[in-house]
Amino acid sequence: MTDPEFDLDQFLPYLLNQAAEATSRGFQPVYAAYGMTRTQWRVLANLGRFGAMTATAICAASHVEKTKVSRAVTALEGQGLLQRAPDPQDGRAEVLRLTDTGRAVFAALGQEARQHDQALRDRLGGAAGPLEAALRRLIAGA
Amino acid sequence: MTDPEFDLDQFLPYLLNQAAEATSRGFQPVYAAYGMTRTQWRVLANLGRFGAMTATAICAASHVEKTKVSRAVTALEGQGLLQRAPDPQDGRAEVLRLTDTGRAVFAALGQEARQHDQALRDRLGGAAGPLEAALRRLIAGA
DNA sequence: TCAAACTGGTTGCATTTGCAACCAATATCG
DNA sequence: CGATATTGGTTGCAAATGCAACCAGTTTGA
Repeated sequence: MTDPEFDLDQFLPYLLNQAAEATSRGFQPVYAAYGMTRTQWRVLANLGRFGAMTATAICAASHVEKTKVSRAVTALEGQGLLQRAPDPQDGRAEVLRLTDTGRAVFAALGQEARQHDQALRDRLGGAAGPLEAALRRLIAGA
Repeated sequence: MTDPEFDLDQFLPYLLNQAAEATSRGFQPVYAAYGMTRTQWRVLANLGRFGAMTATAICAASHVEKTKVSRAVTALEGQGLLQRAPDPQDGRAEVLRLTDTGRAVFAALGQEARQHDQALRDRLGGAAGPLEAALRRLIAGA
């Protein structure tokens, strides 16, 4: 007996991508209004939440490639949203920190992000919790 | 009272992206071994499942941009995995169809995809069903 | 029947990405 | 110590993407 045909529409990675695309796209205009790309927004969000940290720390925390972070940092610095300072502990590393402007932008975007997120959760009703748990398991298990 | 700080780590679009990345990346080497990109694999999968169809139909079915599909089709044709034929109904459209080679590749990849998917579902246990349902809701509601 | 609006598909160009190679500073270890 | 491997971070280059402009057929409607 032959296996049933493969159906892309039941392939979890595909569904995850679709859902990620669909939900992310809705928020894009928000950070795009600040001239930011998705990666930049993520870096900003990490710095906003964790305060001063090094680029590698951001990589580790957000699972983003070094090079992406590097370029995002350059861009954010150019926009005056963050500052670099030499790391006293390690001559190679730089400590990144949001400027006042950066913090203000983070506050504004964070606010909108929370609303966006809440809207999604409302749409999901009780399914939001289990969804989150499942996602975390997939992320961890990778 | 001030709102609690925004935590990227509880932002659904972010979690969805992470999970999508994590699960997709695991499968990438498989189609990469055939010299394919993700979009190419998706187009192949659609044609494999639905048989002959037009490029716009693929766009509609898989929520992929025209231009991405267009280029993927060119590439797949170059690799001898699909053929184009004029659409008798509409002079502008082309009917796409997998070649024998294309079908063979689809069979092989589909096989591996199913295994990959099964591994993910095993890891999720009972959470797989609800996850899928939630994802579909997010995709539809977008 | 013929111009205007529309649709299937491709192309150009500027941006974003991934990967590997690359500096410079730090650890490691004989 | 000094050579070697590691690690923080950047850069170059070759794809992959998004968007808008673009052809060529098709529909609409006066």
